[in-house]
Amino acid sequence: MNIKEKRQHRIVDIIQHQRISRQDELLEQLLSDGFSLTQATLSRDLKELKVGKIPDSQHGSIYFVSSNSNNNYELHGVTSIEFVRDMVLVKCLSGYAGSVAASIDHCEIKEIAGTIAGNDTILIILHEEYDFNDFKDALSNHFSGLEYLF
Amino acid sequence: MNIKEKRQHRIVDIIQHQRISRQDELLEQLLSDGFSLTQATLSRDLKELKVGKIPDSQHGSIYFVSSNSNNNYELHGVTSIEFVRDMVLVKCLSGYAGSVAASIDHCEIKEIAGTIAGNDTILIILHEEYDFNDFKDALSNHFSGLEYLF
DNA sequence: CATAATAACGCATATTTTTGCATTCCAAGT
DNA sequence: ACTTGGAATGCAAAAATATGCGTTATTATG
Repeated sequence: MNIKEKRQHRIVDIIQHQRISRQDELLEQLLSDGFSLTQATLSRDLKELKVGKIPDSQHGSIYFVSSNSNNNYELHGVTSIEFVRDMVLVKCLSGYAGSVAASIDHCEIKEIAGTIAGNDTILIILHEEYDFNDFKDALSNHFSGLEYLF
Repeated sequence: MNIKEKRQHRIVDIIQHQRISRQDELLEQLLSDGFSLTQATLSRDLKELKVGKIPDSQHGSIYFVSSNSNNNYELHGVTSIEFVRDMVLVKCLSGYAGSVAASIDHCEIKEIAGTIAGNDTILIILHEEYDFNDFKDALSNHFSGLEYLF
């Protein structure tokens, strides 16, 4: 594990255990942990890690690591993705539709109005106002290995 | 519903349906919707609404409304909360411990190391390094009507 | 009503975070 | 070891957000 990875692990660790409200606080701890970096690098790390910030009534606004922040999960069992009007048809291996749909639902992608899963097919209804490309981007954002399906 | 409430409802609505990355974008929409406000007020609204911001690979960083952002839910079924060393004992109506514990778990409060629920009692183990007051604050933050129990 | 108390807000500024650009680091290939 | 290309970083400046303070609006109270 290289320096950058160690640093980012430590960042996640700190954020998960303390209420940090400014990058400088975090920076201070990292420096005293022996890491050598500036606030600019920290800012970039937080972005890579998809660390978010949310208001907290006691501490101004605090950083947090989303449960599905950095998951470049594979979406196992998908065999094809096809676009039909404002719908998306996802074909899966037999029996996989349910779990795949659950994974997709969990992402709370804005473009999705709803999903219906059968045994091996999922029907995803998109909101009208959206572009398919936004949806594709969002999905690729959450799962890796989908490129060849589009 | 007064002006402020309407405005805040609209803010949540916009954020839930679009990927907004700067307060100015949001402000522009609100203004064209007929609301009259400045960025300063918007900033305060977002804080009140506990609207968070999280990095997005396509759009820099975008606002979101957390599922448990502004829920001043009541925590039904709790009859008392008692602190014992680094533990918290929550007494509930018979049968309520499970659902209350689930609600608490859902908050992902940092001070909580783990919870165990029986039929009418929940045992919450806190991490050593934390102050009870931080825990209380966090809990009051998520649920309303707990004051009289402390 | 008049008045007091509180909440909402704008302005200007401070604080915090992000980013363009130049530089340095590091690994791969020769 | 030398070269090279991309990643990582720092610096300084820009951008975005938060906030202190004074003012205005709103609500409560006598």
